[in-house]
Amino acid sequence: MICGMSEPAAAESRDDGDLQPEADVFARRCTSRATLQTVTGRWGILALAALSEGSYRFNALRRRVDGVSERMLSQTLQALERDGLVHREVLEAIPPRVEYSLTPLGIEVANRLLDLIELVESHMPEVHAAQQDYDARRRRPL
Amino acid sequence: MICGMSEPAAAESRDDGDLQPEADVFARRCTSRATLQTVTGRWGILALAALSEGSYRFNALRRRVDGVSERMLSQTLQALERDGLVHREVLEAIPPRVEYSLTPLGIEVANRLLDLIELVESHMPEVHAAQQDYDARRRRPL
DNA sequence: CGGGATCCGAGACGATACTG
DNA sequence: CAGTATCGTCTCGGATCCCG
Repeated sequence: MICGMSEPAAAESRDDGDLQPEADVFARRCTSRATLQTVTGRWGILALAALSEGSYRFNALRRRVDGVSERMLSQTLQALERDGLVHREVLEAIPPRVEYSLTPLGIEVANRLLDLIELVESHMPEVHAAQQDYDARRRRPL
Repeated sequence: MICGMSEPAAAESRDDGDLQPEADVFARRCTSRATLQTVTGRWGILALAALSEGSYRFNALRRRVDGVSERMLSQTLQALERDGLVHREVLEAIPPRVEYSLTPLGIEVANRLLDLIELVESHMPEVHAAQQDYDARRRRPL
C-alpha cells in the first residue's frame, strides 16, 4: 500500500482508507496528501517555480521569492529535499556556499506547477471581475 | 496593471513589484499569488479535483473530500466561488439543495491540478524512499 | 553566507451548537 | 440539508538573535 504512514502504535487499521493499493489524495490519511501540501504550499510552489529557472543559492533564492523569510525558506527547502524534489549541495568554501537545484522528479512537478501558474496569471482579469461581481452581490444580497 | 490590489490608502507606489503590466507570482503583493493560494490550498485542490468529476451537493462533497470539516468546506467553496472557479446553484426546495460545479475557468484549473495530483500519486514510492533516506541521514549526519 | 533556536502573534482548523 | 456562529487548539509564519 502506498497510502500507509507507518505510525509506531497509533490508530491501527480500523480505518478503511488505509488498505488501498494505490495513492489517493481523497483519503484522509494518505501520505500523498501531505506531499501535495509541501509541493503546493505557500512557499513550496514558488520555490519550485524559481528553481525551475536554474539552481540558486540560498539568499539568491530568497530574493527571487519575494517576501519569504529566512525561516520559511529554510523549512520549505528542507521539506522539498526530504521528499526528493530538491537537491542540496554544500560547496566547501569560505564563506559557505550552498546550491539548490531540482531533482528529475522535482523538474516534473515544477513543470506542472508552471502550467498552473501561467494559467492563473493569464486569467487574472477574469478572476478580478468575478471577485468584484461577488463582492457587489454580497453587499446587496438581491 | 494586473498585479494591483486597490487598497484605499495604504502603501502606495513605493514598491517596485506593483507597476508591472502582467501578473507575476514572484512579486510579493501580486493578487495572483493569493488566487494561487485559494486554488492550491489544502482543501482548494481537493474540492476542485472532486468537482472535476461532476457537480456535487454540499454534504456529498464533504464525504468525497475525506476529513474536511463543514466550516472549512464552506469557506473553501466561498473563496473558489469568489474567484470565479466554482458555480453555486441554489435549488428552491425543501429540504434545501445546493449544487456546486466548476466554471469553464475552474475546469481549466482543475485539469492542471489533476495532472499534478496524478504525477505526485504515481511517484509516491520514490518520495517515500527519499524520505527514509533523508531521515536516516539526519540521525547519523555522516 | 547559510542557516538553527527561540519567542510570539495571527490565522488555520476542528468540534459543537444553532438556524432557516 | 446547507450552512453560520462560537470557541478552543494548534500550526504557520515573521522577527530576532546567534553560530560556524
